[in-house]
Amino acid sequence: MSQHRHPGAPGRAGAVPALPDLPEATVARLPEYLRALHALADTGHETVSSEGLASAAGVNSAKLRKDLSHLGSYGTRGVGYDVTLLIEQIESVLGLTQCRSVALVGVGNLGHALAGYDGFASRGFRIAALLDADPSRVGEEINGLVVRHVDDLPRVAVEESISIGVIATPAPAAQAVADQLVAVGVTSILNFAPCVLSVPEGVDVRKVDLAIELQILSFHEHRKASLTALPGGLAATDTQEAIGT
Amino acid sequence: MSQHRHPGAPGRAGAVPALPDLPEATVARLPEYLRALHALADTGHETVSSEGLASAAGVNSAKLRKDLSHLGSYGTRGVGYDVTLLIEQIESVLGLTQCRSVALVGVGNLGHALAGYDGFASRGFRIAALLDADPSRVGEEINGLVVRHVDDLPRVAVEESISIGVIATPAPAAQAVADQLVAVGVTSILNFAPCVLSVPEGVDVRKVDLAIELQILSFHEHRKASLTALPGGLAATDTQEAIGT
DNA sequence: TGATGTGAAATACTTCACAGCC
DNA sequence: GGCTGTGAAGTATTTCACATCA
Repeated sequence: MSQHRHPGAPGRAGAVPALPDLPEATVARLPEYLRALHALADTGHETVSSEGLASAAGVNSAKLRKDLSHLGSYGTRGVGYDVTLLIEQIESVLGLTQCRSVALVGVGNLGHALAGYDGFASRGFRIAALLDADPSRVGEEINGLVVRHVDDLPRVAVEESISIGVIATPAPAAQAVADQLVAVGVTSILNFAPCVLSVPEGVDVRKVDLAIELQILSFHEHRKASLTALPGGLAATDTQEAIGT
Repeated sequence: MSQHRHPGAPGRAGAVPALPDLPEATVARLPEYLRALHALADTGHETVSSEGLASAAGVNSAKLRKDLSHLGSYGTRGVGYDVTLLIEQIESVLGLTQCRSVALVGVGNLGHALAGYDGFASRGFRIAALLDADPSRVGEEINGLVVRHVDDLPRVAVEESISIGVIATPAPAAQAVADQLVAVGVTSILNFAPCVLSVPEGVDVRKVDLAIELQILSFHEHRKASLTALPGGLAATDTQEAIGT
């Protein structure tokens, strides 16, 4: 899934938390575990078994245990995991103990929706700035934030100590915006524009493309249709899938 | 990435296109190739090498060739791939030769944005119905479509021959909506609500959770910060990553 | 006893490297 | 000569199955 591979944290034996070198696939699932754990905590659960948490997160329990074992996480044999403790562990590994500031570039249709999405704030992200290249949009107030011109980025980045950039512009503008983000020191970008971004080493880009998701569903739909059309075909044997990343 | 595995199309030797049994990872990349191919076609390219297409799609060329070889696709050695032909092949495999109708449930913040997103129409999907459970939203017109009550789903599904359901409701409502979609025969669901859906076998669910993407970026950001903080640490060696699906 | 943590096996995916064809 | 298609090698991930421990 990813061309990622981080070298293990070198030397310094014994000191500090020591950032375990997690498999990408595990990292991609931790947020889901976290969400499930918060839901459990909200309903008064103090401990949970790997089986219970796994089903709440939509994975199988062996995978969950293996994932958590990478954190060096302590469950209690015969009992399960302490919900509060596990939340703290995962948040610490994901770097969510500090609130991260996000700059959102492009306040069109999708940008508006993202600016108003409360799922960010509730998970420790603060949309700290809205930017757009279109002068007619600059000055507009959305959700208590005033849209600024994208050329203000250098100032904004410093003022708000931006940690993550989100690109919600049309595809043709996306690369230029990415370049601007990189220029002001942003090293993590979430890209909603349907195009490939080229960025220097050390910058992480994740891409979300809504149309791609539909096309993947279309493939399975297409296949199911042709299978059931076959006379001898047994019924489809699919089970739920999720986006892995 | 997926608990998916389809049995190979049985018997019927010799007949029809014969749906090759593609690896999930390949399926997830085909839409990206398709996008890149359309861009190439728009700029007048008639053929493209695996190297050229790969870089336009953000993957390496060996992976691209392997992926295309699964389609049984014909490139020409020494030349490359015929752009138009390859577009047709991929569209046919993904089942995009017919326009698919989408029902979007939940017209809050995100739902509004999705309803207005033109990336769907341009890739062969038609938002055929908008639904919401909130009576105060029913009747509202968005982008030329009137919002209907979610209880109208059975009628709507038949009238518009809905092929894919998109859930953009708050998490607590999502499971009920999924059940309603399944009840009217929808077998492909794209879920934007931050929760796990349980659905019967044969129904495909893909999930997009914007907060999860940010949390994954947060992890890498966190790690980069602690690596550069270490005195002896070599510079980070990341390269771009993308969502796999 | 009952659930975690984990080697080892199985599977999936990626990359290499080159034969084969245009 | 250049580029595709692909076996084989290498990696990553998932799953199994059970030793281990509260």
